[in-house]
Amino acid sequence: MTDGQGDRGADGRGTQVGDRRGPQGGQGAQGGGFGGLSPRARSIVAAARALLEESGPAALTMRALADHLGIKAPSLYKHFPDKSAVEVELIAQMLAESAAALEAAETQAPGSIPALAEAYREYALEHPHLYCLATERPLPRAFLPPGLEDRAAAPLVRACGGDMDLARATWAFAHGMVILEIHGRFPDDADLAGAWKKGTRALHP
Amino acid sequence: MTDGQGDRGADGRGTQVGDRRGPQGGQGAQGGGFGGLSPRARSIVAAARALLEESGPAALTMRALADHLGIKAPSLYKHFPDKSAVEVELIAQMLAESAAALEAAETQAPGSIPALAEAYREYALEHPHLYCLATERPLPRAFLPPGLEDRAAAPLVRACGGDMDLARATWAFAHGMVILEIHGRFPDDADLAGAWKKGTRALHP
DNA sequence: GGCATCTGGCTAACGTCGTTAGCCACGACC
DNA sequence: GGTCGTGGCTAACGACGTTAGCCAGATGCC
Repeated sequence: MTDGQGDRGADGRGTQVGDRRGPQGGQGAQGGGFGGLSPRARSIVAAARALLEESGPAALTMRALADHLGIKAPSLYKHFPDKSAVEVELIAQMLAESAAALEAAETQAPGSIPALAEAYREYALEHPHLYCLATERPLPRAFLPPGLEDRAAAPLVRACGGDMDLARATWAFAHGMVILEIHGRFPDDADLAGAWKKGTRALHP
Repeated sequence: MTDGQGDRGADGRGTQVGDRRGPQGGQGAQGGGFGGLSPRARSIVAAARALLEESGPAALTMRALADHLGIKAPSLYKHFPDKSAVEVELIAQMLAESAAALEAAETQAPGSIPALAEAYREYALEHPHLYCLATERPLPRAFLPPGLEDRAAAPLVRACGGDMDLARATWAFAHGMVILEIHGRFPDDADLAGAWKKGTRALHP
């Protein structure tokens, strides 16, 4: 009946090939090793992130973004083909940072699911708007650095001993807990620590 | 740092009291017992639902909605104060229908978590856009029929023997599985039935 | 029957959004 | 010293939610 697969509106458009680094193609002087973005493009992404994290997704408009950079909105299109290309960079940042957080937890307490869960929860709640942006739509996989998605998933998969069913169930549990908490779906007096403990212990006795 | 609590943009505004049934106040002739909406208002909600379910959230605009009803967009505001009031009705429908689905599953297999999980998943995947609408923002509790949220939660709470931590963990798992599947976050070849089984069995041995 | 009022349409318009077209200043390069 | 790419700009378009204000028909009351 429906397509059963989200929106296909802003992101996640189907077939596409080109790079996403502005209509003028190449990267700026000395390009830096950062995903191939020019310094100016990186400053735009930084401003976008600040805007998103401080004021939420509704505040992340092309005009507000340009304002924060002291330029006009159309100038942004010299650096990114459209708004979703900026968002893709934010999503990539979130993926990379959460991967780093999980890897750190893994290093400190190898194989510990509670440690991973705590790291996941902590990162998400520290960056709720970013977490939602990266999470509440199909992943724009075609525009993400190759391997990033796998890297973000790897620590959990390792902690599950390669049991993918268990890893997916655990991820779903953690994501559900986090996203429901971010959206205020639990009662104010709910003992979320208790629910986390119950869930992680049940999944990993 | 951030408000850590979603958007507060369209829905979930804070303090409010009035009814949500259009600027003219009362309900139409013979009002019908349905949430106090006039027949015309109900037809608007029905059209909104069709639009949402068939074409996704981006297609649910006031102009498109009016078009489907053969009227102009501003006329909608004779029946609802704003777009979010229409969405609230859709959210209430989703809550009521998923509650009914869970209650049916409960009747057929009392106390069975797998049966509840299957009913939950099936309902969500049959109405993915509606499920997202009702789920990916703070609940507009002030405008929902009293008791509806509790009714939707009750079957799971009963199946958990009143263990709220367990009920919340199970809900988070189920919601996570569903929402990640809707957004295409699992690999195409992932064995989701396996992940569901793993999760439900772990949480309810 | 006549009149007021309410209901539910309408057009026009506002401000915001993402985005495009087209212009131009500046610096690098040959 | 032209040429050209880079990265700004203004003006504008179409779509969005929403408001103001007008008006036809039905309803209710005398």
